[in-house]
Amino acid sequence: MKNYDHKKIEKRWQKEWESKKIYQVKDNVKGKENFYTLVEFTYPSGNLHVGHWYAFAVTDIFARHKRMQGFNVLYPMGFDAFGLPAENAAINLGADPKVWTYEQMDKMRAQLRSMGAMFDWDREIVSCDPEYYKWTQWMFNQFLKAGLVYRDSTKVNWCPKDKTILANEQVSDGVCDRCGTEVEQRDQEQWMLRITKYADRLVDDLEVLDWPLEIKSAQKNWIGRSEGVEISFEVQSSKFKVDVFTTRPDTIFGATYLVLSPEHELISNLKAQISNWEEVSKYIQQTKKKSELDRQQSKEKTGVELKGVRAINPATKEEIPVWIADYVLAGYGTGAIMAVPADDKRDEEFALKFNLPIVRDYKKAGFDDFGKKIIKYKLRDWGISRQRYWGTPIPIVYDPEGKAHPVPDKHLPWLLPKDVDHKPSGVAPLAKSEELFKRTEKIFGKGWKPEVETMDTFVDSSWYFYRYLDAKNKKTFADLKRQNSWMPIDLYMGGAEHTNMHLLYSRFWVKALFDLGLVKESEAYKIRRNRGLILGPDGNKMSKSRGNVVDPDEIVERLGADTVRMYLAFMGPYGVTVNYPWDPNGVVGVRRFLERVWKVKEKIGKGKATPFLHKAIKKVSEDIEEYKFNTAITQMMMLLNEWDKTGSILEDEYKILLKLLAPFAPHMTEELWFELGNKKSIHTSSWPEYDPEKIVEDMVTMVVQVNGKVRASFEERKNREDGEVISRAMDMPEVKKWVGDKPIKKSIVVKNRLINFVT
RNA sequence: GCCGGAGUGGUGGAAUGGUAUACACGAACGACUCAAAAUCGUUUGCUGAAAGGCAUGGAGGUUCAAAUCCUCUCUCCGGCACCA
Repeated sequence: MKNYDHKKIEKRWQKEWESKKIYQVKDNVKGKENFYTLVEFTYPSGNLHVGHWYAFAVTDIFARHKRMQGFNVLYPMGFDAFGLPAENAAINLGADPKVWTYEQMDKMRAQLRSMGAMFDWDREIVSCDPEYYKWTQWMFNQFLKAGLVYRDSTKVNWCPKDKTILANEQVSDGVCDRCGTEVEQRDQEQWMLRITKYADRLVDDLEVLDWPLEIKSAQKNWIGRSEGVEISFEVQSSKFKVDVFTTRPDTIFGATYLVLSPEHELISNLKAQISNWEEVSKYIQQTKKKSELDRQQSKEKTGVELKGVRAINPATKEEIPVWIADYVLAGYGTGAIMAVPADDKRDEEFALKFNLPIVRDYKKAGFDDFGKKIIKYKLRDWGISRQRYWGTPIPIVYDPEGKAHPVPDKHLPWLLPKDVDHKPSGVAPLAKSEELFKRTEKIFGKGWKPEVETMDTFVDSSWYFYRYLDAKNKKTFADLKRQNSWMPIDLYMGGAEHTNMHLLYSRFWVKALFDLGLVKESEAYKIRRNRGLILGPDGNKMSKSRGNVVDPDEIVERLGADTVRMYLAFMGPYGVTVNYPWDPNGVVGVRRFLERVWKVKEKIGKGKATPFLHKAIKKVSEDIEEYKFNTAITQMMMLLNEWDKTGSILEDEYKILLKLLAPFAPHMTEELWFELGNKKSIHTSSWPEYDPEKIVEDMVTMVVQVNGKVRASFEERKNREDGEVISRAMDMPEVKKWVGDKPIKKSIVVKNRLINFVT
């Protein structure tokens, strides 16, 4: 018998599957129900790491299992190909972002094929392909018509030396990663999407989804719907008022001061009245250097009193001081709070530090005695503009008066120009494209100018799952018939890092499409499960700087794709946000198991049936359904351990093991399957069923406890009367010894499991 | 800081109110071998001569019974709106 040579086997079957197109998915197959399994498409970093394997190859186990269960399963793959790294490659290496990205994708396609996953490559999508972003732009136009798009300013990181906007990732400790210059917060006009219009639906529609509670809570908290009251505080000797938002209007009698965000408009309005203006403006300047995150994170509270400004507490009619502090954010509520130091921890801290009055016993007010009820959200509208090159161009042009117009659909895709200098120069890269400006004038007339912003890549990933259904359609983003065949997605498996932003943005996007009648569902993902990360062998996040990166290509070469897939599935339960370290020794154990499966084939003969087999089928099937691939594998290992004890095994039982193993180790099982004389792929065979009668046991082990401690056990027929098992247990010498002379106060019987005597 | 999650043997984990440590890794010893690797076998939570006692990050609680439920607390991980 030949040895298990993974290299030969894997390459051969990958070729064979591809030429036979066994993973090509039809939209409808008679007698089969469709099942859409989705994983987040990948950024083409050019190097497939263990994390990609964990995301795609382990989910492939589930998809293959569904397929063997008789579903018509779609499990597509594509590339989220716009984004910052290509632009950095352009700046640092002088590369063309497009050429660079397509090279990375070629490398990754080859690596992805080595997984042996059932991806249908005919449906591949690439978000930077004009045929894809044409529809991203088209949807933007639809949203514009529907009034979901507007222009507003938001804060961005600005490097005054490089004269460029920095991503949060490019800023560390408040300085620019490239040049070390202190980063400022600057206002930037941009195109916004009204996601806040959907805030209530985004919260309420969570109810019916089969999503883990923790994802629902995280989203609810991110949206942050809270019912409160807006209360006006008059400012002493001025015509101005300060509106504060509070969820605790009942505590207003205890409000002893107000705090405004340093950006609050009242500050400049009251400039003449503020006696310590120099101090105040210095504090405002300092705030500009801090990001929002920094402002919330800082443990030490800072702030400055607006001297000469006093407000009136409408409940107590008393004069109270007004402060500014950076922990109050301009973007939430009204950008001003009433402080109740007796009731709120943060307010108390602030009051103690700055010696502000604290009123301990105060009268409770009614909820809306002093203001009107109002609902506020933490969620902010979505700014999609980026002053970058490598993204979907925003299809907007400006007439000679400067008024914005959408690029008509017939001119889509509104192409990304090529004649761009990528060095940062203070303006958006597209502003330097002669081609883009000429094109605009040619189509729209003299004096017309193009928008030079591109879109946030979260836009591209908000609708990609529709394009898989109809990747080549030139008339629409996805034909409705095809949508009907597949949507909504049955399972969306993804990273926990996408819980708040990607999931929320795409939910919003789908709802907006739904309202426009373009899709038939208002929620795209029926089931969502998050997965954790694979850590380096040292238990830390894999990173080049730590030197703990595990290279999957090397392990696939040495031990095979089947081993890598299976080891990743064996590490722990899937679909929960737990991180597992890669153990270079552990992976060997799985390889050993596969070799034992390979060798045990020799024992096929006239053996006896294995009683454990049906239990194993049941457990493997149930565990896969719950994404517990680790315990499913354990069952197969236990079955093999059973077989080790017997001289020969039955061919039919061996075939069942191969089928159970097929989703995990698709190449090896296919090889063995054909060796047994089968003519059709194991992956087109059907999932084994267990015989319920064969898993019924008539004997059980009863555990005997005395005062909760295990003292004895005995074998007993199933379902005996409580009285019978109690008397049998009481006669046991161990029980007599531990009970002693004490009377038994209570005897508890857990059917077929345990007896506990309490003395 | 805020939101979400996780802590069980030397290691990954199993057990979701009822025998804590299944399955695997590692380690030790043995078989095979000139030898090594591979393979196979035995042992392996801690403590104790044994009987037994102790052990699921820590402290308390509920219960006949807690890794599992409750309260507080510590540590680590993910997210915090321009990384994807």
